[in-house]
Amino acid sequence: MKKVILVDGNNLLFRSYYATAYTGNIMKNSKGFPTNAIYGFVNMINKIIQEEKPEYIMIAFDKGKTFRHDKYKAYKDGRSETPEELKQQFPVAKQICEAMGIHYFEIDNYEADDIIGTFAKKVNETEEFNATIVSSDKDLLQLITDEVDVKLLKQTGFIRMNREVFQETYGVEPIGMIDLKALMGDPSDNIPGVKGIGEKTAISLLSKYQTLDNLYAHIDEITEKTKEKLLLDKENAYMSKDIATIYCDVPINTDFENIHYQGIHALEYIKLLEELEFYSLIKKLDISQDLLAENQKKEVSRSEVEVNILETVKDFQLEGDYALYLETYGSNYHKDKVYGVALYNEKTSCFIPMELLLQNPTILQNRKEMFTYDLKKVSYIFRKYQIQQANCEYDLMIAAYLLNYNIKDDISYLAHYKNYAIPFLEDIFGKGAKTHEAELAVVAKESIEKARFIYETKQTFLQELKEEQALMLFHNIEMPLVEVLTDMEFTGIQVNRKYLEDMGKELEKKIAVLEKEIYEIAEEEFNIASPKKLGSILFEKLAIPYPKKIKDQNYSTSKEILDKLSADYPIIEKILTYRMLTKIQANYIIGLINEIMEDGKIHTIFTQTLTRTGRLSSISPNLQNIPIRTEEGRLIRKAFVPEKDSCILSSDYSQIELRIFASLANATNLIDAFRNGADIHAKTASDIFGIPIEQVTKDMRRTAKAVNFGILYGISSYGLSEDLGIDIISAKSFIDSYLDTYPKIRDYMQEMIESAKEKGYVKTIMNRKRVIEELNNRSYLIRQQGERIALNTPIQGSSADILKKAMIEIFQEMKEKNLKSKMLIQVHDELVFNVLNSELDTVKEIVQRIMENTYQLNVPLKVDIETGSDWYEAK
DNA sequence: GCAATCACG
DNA sequence: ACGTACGTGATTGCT
Repeated sequence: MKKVILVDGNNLLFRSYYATAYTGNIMKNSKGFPTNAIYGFVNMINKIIQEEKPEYIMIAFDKGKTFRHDKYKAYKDGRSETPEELKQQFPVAKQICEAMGIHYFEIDNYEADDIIGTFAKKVNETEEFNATIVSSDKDLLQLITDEVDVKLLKQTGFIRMNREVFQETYGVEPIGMIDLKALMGDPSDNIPGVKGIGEKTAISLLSKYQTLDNLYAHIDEITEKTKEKLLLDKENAYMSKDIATIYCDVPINTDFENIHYQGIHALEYIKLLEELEFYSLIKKLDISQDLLAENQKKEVSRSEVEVNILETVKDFQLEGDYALYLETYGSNYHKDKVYGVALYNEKTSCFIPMELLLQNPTILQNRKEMFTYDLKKVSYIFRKYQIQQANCEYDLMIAAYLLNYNIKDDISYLAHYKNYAIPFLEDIFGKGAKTHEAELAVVAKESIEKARFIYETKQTFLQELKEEQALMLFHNIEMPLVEVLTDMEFTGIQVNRKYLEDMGKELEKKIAVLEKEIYEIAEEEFNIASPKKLGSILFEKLAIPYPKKIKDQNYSTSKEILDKLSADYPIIEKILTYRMLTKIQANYIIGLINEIMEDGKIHTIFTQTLTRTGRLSSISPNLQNIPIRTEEGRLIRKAFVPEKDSCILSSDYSQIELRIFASLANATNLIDAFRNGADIHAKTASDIFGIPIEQVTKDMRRTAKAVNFGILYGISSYGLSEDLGIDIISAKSFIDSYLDTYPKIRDYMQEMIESAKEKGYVKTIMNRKRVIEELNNRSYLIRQQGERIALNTPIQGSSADILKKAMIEIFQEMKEKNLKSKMLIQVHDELVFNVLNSELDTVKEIVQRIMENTYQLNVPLKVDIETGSDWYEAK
């Protein structure tokens, strides 16, 4: 038997569209053309081919008003209009079908169902074929026969409906579905049926009389009321039957040889995928790289780069500004192997292998300006290997980051946006467990291509930055910050390994004890770290009452839940302690020890182009989340120690986000409080509770503090109630009272949201922009999230702007004054330094002065400075 | 490779 | 009636 697949193309496209469109965030390519439905469509077709391995396949589409409309004006009335963004995707989907080597059919006045029915009929008439229909539409089930089944798509997966399964499910023959609909109607197609007869009655009637005709033939045997209904709506019943019947004689060539599947037309297919920017799908294709390369070359009509791998620097020429791209092998450039650098400008197109560069470390000295992608990486490596670096004031990675591109380490993604076909890193080096080294010749070529991309697009990106009024941010903040971060990463922070190891041993003992105690109470040994197992032990075996609604059949064992129970159940308290200690052990003892390099220091990497708000992040390891909130965790900080004759200095902004908020909102009441140096949470408590500040209790202050934080995040009464462990009504009243007390805050929040909705983005005080797509979402919840983002981003982002500016100025002044002290770590509102004892007063003064004065708000900025013999003591 | 958990501001 | 605070990174278990 030969397998034929009949696909309901309309159905697949609708499904794919609505599968993602409900988020309101419709996937588009860089030209703004919507692609979400096509993406799902292509994936589904691929999956079908993979699962069914068909010899014959076709895809059917609706076309025009159907003949059913002629028979029944109100057919499909009440359906909402097909969204424009979906309509546009149909023609492209059809092109894709052809490119995939799949014949598609659309016949004026017929629906996809009818075309599929016509093919199904043909299958029934032959001996050598059987067919599978693919759709999520149950209407098609009427076509099921011994030779035809339906792959009924569900939200995840599918059900294969054949005659047997159908009968079990519905109790009638598949063909009986039509008569069923004739009686009960179908609201989705606006088919009336017989008024007053629903599913139950319809099924019972048909199980007795099988068909509509037979039913009316025996109409007198039926109970009075039902009979009345049937007679009254007889015409409607037959009309309904008529339009519910899939028409199986569409004038169409059903010769199966026309739909013989012979595989994709690769070039055509890739070309379409490129237009759609489905790069992930291109990568998945199992076709030769040559073909791919040839196609890409043609597509961008860009000449091959000249590849000149230098073997000697004799006669090395490099005139004028140039782009430099440095390739490494691995994901941590502090340790990675370096292949070398590619250089590109109008006159140069070459690659200098690392060995050659090491032998001639001054070769780039006294050259003109260079342009880069990831300047920090270049600077770090040049400094590590003592290679002279030319001046650089343009880094593409940073430029693109400020322009709201999704920046990855791999420049190729960005290049593809701009129609430069550069192979992806994972295609060169593999990914996951399969990473492997690449040949120098391959690396040299792709590196030069990247350098060319940097060089040729510089003006475009600068122009874009100019249009966004982000040149100041680019030139005066982000670019100068690169040098500061390079220096911090390079300096690293001294770590006391012995201390960590000893602490680890202590923890191990405590953990072992707890483990034993937990097993005893549970009367069973199990993996405490497995939330699933833990949930079943706690809430099933031990029958501890679960304090919340159960979500997706899983018990959450989060801290939030367990905290509510810890007072009543010793095992819960032990589990919480166990969790805390194992976390410290895994993340901060083992994790940090693994990151100590040969020099006894930890060198983190600060990612400058990652966050949506402008903050930095820290990886390998993350030094921005070293414990502080619990004493057990905080002890980790004792392992971060100063160098010889030095101490650790920590300086942090006090309430910087709240100050920024007060300043942006021009909330006079709050601003005054800050100016007077008041305890801001106590002051807030006094205001919202309407009592003198002396009468504010600890609890009131705690409440006010939570409200202050909540405001920064775009508060909700539910969120606040969860945070404070109070009911939603009281939480709401706190918020109302806060906003009544500070009406300027309320106004500001409203204006902010309004402006964000109108413009589609928000900006920080230094013009850092964040586009917020969530604001136009059709889902209320996601729009609300967008509003919170709109409120929070200018605050978090402006705070990041200010600290970045301060970092640059501190760095420069310390350099000017030839100080040996070093900035080590930035933690969003805090800077950590290694300060020579002899320089302590000087550094303290510089840091405090600059941090407090680098940016003028309507409120003073206050900085607290502490020093100590380690990071723990500098608190 | 993703979800759950929890560390930080 | 719904589900619910902003921004991150690392580890672990599990499909």
